[in-house]
Amino acid sequence: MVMVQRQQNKKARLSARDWADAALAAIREGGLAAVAVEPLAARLGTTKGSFYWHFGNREALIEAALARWIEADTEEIIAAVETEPDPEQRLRRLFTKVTKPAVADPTELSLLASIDRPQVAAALRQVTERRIGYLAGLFTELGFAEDEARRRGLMAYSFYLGHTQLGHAVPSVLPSSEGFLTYLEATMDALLRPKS
Amino acid sequence: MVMVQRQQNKKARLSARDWADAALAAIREGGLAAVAVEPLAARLGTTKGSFYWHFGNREALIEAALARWIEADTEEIIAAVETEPDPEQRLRRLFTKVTKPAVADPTELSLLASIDRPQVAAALRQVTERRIGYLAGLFTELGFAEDEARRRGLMAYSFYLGHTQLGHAVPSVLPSSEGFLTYLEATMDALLRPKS
DNA sequence: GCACCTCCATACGCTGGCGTATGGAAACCG
DNA sequence: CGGTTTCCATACGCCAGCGTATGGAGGTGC
Repeated sequence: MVMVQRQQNKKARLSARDWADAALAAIREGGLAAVAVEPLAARLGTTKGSFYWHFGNREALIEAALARWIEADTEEIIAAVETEPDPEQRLRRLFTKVTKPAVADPTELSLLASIDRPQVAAALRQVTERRIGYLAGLFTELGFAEDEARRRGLMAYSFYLGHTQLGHAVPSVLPSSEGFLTYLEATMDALLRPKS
Repeated sequence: MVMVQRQQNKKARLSARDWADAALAAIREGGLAAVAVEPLAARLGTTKGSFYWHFGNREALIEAALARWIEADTEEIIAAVETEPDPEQRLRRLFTKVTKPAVADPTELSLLASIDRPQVAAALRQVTERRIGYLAGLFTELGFAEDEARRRGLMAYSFYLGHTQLGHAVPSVLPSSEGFLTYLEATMDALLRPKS
């Protein structure tokens, strides 16, 4: 009864990693709920048979996708910014580098909606602590005392998160691209100005 | 074949509003995906029969829940704060009043994950513009020029959003309750200090 | 060139949720 | 107190997605 398979000229065998990438893309586009085996299989031009060969079940796929996200989405950025010697310039570069893509990438927000899953909570915790820690370190380098540096790091990161959230929810309220630099500058000023 | 119904001593007939409230609660707890007719019916101690009498379908229920959210979650707060005459105090009271409950209520974040639905997008747009507009007005009252007031309103609201997002994702990074007031004060200072 | 191992296609059963149909209970109204 | 209207319970069909079973195609080694 089995028909001729692989009528496609693309015969490409798939790896577990291919599935994980596809799952990550699905999260980005439709949230965790979009990580569904059969739709992904269709999109990859294959069938569930392939999936259940590489993974035990859907949970394992989610786990793999999260692992790839953690690896790709924080360390690379920090490393790229570390080339700048002056800490104040580093902070500015970090924000200019990071604000726009984040607005275009709903992955983190999608994950946030599934924070009840322990795997997701762990992933978010890891990247969040890393980022805030890095920011706090920057403010320390800039001469702020420990506590104050931590506070400012938190402010900065909260601002970043809120900004990207706005970018997704109601982008029209954000400054237009001409006004955007002014806006970012004003924010940096507020964050960097010494205590009164 | 129909068995004795309403074996419960609670015979309570339900209204459309009861269903909408239940749906809103479901959104808060499990996101839009949790707005499912049969589970809600079970939770209300009734059956789908009731639901499909009050609503045409699931979409209509979601719409009703959103309407209730909009009404209850922005105007009331603003009205409550408006009693304070001094704008700077008003801003501080607004933030102290609003930061903690928001951290405990994932509704807005849950909705954000379903921004692709036009009804959700419209609801979020409405409350967001209202809030930012109100904040910008505050900064205008405080003597900032139009553009600067708008920028500061945005900063303030972004900070607020980011803060509540952190509260959900990784609450442990937020200042402990003793340090919290200091943190809030430092943030207010940063937002209120005049341009250099 | 055959035996084996990798990878995948298909079919199947199962669950959960949507929407419909229909009849029956409870309240209301005269 | 009988008829009507309002509200709900049950049963039904349907669909999407998960996980399983099974066998078959293609590459690989010898």
